[in-house]
Amino acid sequence: MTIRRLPIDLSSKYPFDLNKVLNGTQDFRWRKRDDGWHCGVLAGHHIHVRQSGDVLEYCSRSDSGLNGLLHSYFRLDDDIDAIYDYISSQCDTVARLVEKYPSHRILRQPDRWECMVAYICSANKNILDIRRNVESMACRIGKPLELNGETRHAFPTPEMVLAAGVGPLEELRLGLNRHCKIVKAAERVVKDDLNLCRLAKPDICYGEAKSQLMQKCGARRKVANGIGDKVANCIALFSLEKMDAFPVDTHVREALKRCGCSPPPPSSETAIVKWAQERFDNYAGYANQLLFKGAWDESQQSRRKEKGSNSQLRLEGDLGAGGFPIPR
DNA sequence: CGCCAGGGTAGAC
DNA sequence: GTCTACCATGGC
Repeated sequence: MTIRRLPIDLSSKYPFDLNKVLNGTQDFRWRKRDDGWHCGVLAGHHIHVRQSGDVLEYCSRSDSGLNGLLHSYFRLDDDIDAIYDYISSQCDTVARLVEKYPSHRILRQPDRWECMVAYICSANKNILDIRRNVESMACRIGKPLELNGETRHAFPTPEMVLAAGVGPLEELRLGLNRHCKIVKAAERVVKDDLNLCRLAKPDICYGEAKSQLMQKCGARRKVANGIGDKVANCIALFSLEKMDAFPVDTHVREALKRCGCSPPPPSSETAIVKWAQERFDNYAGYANQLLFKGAWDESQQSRRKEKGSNSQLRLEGDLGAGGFPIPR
């Protein structure tokens, strides 16, 4: 398989670092192998990527190069210097986090439907569980994609999910009635009740995208749609191009509590988002991900302490080849 | 067996 | 609109 090359600019104060970017907390489908290659599935392409200095090397079965897709995915079009300098100037805590995680990035996920489903799954789960859930859905319903002797699966389209019905999803034990919520979401998308592509357009603002995502369909629905404030913000930030989105979860709350510059707790989700958007403007999402990353790392650290030194949670370096979730 | 997980929801003000 | 209590399910 030919290896293709995508040159990247490393002249920034905040240089791109693939190992840091694919840390597995935004897009749940990357696995790092011991030989340094990252294996993932991106918009229906099984891809292997690694970084060699100022070049991204990758291979896939696609005839056309995927330079454009990867460029967009890694948001190489963002002016990261301007963004990080700006949010650093707005908050000391964020400034420290920028220093600590200069290579942190937000990914522009091309499969908006997959992103939505992944975050519907995410409620009340840890990241390992979410990875398992998404992978098992792909294995069960998605199309197999072979590359260099490895097989992964494309994430199933909403049409495929509907065709399969609730049965297969139920067997996957996604928990908390998720199978119903996912089928419900698939119906909304297929009926064009929810048009993710349109929501991603620049003339749709954060607030409108969020409220449409959270919109309940039909008066007396049997199943709630499973998209609340936090999940809607994640979808908006990671795949709908709303860089001012600000997902508020337990980790971000904790980070803001200790930050000192946030509104005094308890604060409502809307109050926090408003505060963040006033402070960080269109880059609230970047500040958010740094706050999340910092607090999440700390929580993992303290957990590691409690359990002793040999934790099996190796998400920092990501899961190795043996760490593939075993879908049932 | 107990604990925890990047919350969602209905119901009350 | 804001806050509260309750809710649920797997995995380790």
